[in-house]
Formats: sequence, C-alpha cells, structure tokens
Amino acid sequence: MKKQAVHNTSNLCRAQILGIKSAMEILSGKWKLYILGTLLLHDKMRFMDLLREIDGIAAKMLSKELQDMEINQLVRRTVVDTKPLTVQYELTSAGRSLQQVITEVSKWGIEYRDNL
Amino acid sequence: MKKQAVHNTSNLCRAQILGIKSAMEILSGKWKLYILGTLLLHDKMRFMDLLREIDGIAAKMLSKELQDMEINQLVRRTVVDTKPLTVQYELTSAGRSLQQVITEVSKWGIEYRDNL
DNA sequence: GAAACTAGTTACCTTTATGAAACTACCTTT
DNA sequence: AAAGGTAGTTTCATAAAGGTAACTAGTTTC
Repeated sequence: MKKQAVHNTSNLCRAQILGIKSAMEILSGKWKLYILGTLLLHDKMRFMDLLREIDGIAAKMLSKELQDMEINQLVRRTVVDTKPLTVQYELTSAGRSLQQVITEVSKWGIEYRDNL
Repeated sequence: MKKQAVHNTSNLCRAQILGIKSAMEILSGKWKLYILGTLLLHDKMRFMDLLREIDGIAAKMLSKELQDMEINQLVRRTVVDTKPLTVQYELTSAGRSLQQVITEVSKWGIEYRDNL
C-alpha cells in the first residue's frame, strides 16, 4: 500500500506556517527589509536619500522595490511640489506594523554573526 | 559642488541595518523559514517526513536547503542505523534561537493577510 | 520477483533577481 | 551655457533560484 502524506500538524500550527508563507511572499528579496528598516529609522525620505543611505543598491532596484512595496501598501509615495520637485517615501501603518519583525530579525542577525 | 553621501544614521542604527543584512544572507529564499518553522514544531523529522509535510517542495530543493542550513549550523543531520536507514533532521541551538523571529514573521503574515 | 520504501542526486530547463551604465526630462545654481 | 541637482527609466547582461522528471542504490514487504 502506498504511503499517504499524513499531515499530523495541528490546524493551529498549519496557520503559523501559512503565516510564514504569506509574509515571505511580501518580504522576500535582498533589499526589502533593508529599505523598510531604513524607513523605520528616518520617517520620511526622498528617493535620493534612500539611494545614498542604502549601501550598494542601484537606482533601478530601489525604484522597483519601492513600487512593489507601494502596491503591497507598506510604503506611501508622495510627490512634494518643491522646486525641483521631490518625492517623499514613508511607511504606512501596515509598514510600521513590521517593527517587531524587523527588530527580531536584526537582533538575531547581530547575535548570529557574533557567535561565529 | 558635488553632493556627498551624508550618512546621518547613528552607529547604533547602522548596526541594526547590518543585522538585517546578516540575517537575510542566511534566511533568504522561498523555503528556509518554512522548513525551520516545521522543524521547530516537530523536533525531529526524517527527510521524507519533511518532503510530505512541506507542501510543494521538491526533493532537490529540500535537500539543497537542508545542506545549506547544516553548513550554517541551524540544522543537524543524523543518520540513524535502522533498516532501512533513516536520516533525522533537527534544529541546533542556533536554529532554535530563531524562534522569536519565526513567531513574529508568522504573526505578521497572518495579520497582514487578514487585513487585506 | 514486483512494488514500494529509504534518501537522496543528476540533468535539463525556465523564471526571477540583480547589476552596471547610459539616458530622459526638467529645474537650479554658478 | 555648463554643471549639478531632482526622480526615475531603459537596455543589456549575468547570476541565482526554482521546478520537473528521471535515476541510483540499497531494503523490505506482499
């Protein structure tokens, strides 16, 4: 008899796993948490501020990631009518709700690196 | 005069950002947190258990990700001398130290999805 | 002995991610 | 008018990630 895929994980646990999946669909990639972490620290930033602050990112990547996160409503983009015109990026409330995630990831990254 | 890249981020903040970078180097990819989360819930699992439990993953991917995480000392692989021989995978202490990260990511993912 | 189990590996292919550099377009300062 | 600022986009390229399916190799159960 063929062995069945017995999922003995409880529904509660499965919900947790699905949570990870949903989160990773939104947050995956080399730059997203980096950008979000930077915006968390600075409140409002212009495109060129982010480009200079985020070490190593190319304009194309920054632009694409910001658009991505705007679509997912983590980031708000506002054109400011200055001369020359500037664009402000800031976290939405959904973006700010990532604070705990970012804190834990950052803490773990520092500890992991120290224990090498 | 050319504009300089003025990093007005404090050293403390920069450390946080570097923490994110370190963490993402280890944890990036579609499957790693999924696998780690599953191992966190089950303590010890065999290869085929993981393959059946983790929905959608291919043997090749699972194998590669486990090797990756073994190298990074998040997962321990033990060959058990049963007949037929089996292989047990479990988290190391470094792997278990991801508990908070996984909890927060999972919580956020569930909330985010619910607020859609 | 055929079929199913164990734990993977290998080959081939497609898609996604990422990067460097040049370019647009418009405004301001020197 | 030249140089530098604003915020990007476009083009061209490579690297990394991920997927399918077949295959190895030994063990065990029907």
